[in-house]
Amino acid sequence: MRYWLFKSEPSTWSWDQQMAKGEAGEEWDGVRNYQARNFMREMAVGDRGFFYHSQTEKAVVGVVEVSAEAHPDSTTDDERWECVDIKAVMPVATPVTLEQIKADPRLAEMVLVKNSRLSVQPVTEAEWKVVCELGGVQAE
DNA sequence: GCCAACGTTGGC
DNA sequence: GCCAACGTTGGC
Repeated sequence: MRYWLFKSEPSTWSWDQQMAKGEAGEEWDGVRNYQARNFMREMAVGDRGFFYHSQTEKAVVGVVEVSAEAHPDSTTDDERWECVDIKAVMPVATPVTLEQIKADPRLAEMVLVKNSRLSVQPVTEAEWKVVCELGGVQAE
């Protein structure tokens, strides 16, 4: 299994909205960046990801699971853009802030720190465990 | 609200 | 194929 991070502005699509979708999940649409799209093409059903709120909150607030592999993005006719579906798994008990992530030497290499603008990012297993630990998440 | 970083576009 | 110009994102 691989790990990822999905970034969203809460004013556009928030963790609360994602949770409200429940098991049905939701398309992670609107991505118009090749790097982010390529990562989504690599995802497999069952992969786990963090849900990160940018802008106002700047924190990892939830854990999601990929529920459908990459498929055409329904919000555009441009066939270049694809997206996966994700569903909420559980909230992060204590949201892990960008500040905490930057302060932890074990997370210094996270893409979130290195390239904050990328909206879909890979997370290593080691990083996954550290963030789960900081957030009080049972990392299965 | 500003600005730096980055990605994309289009002219040559 | 290069590079300048432009638009967007996100942290501060």
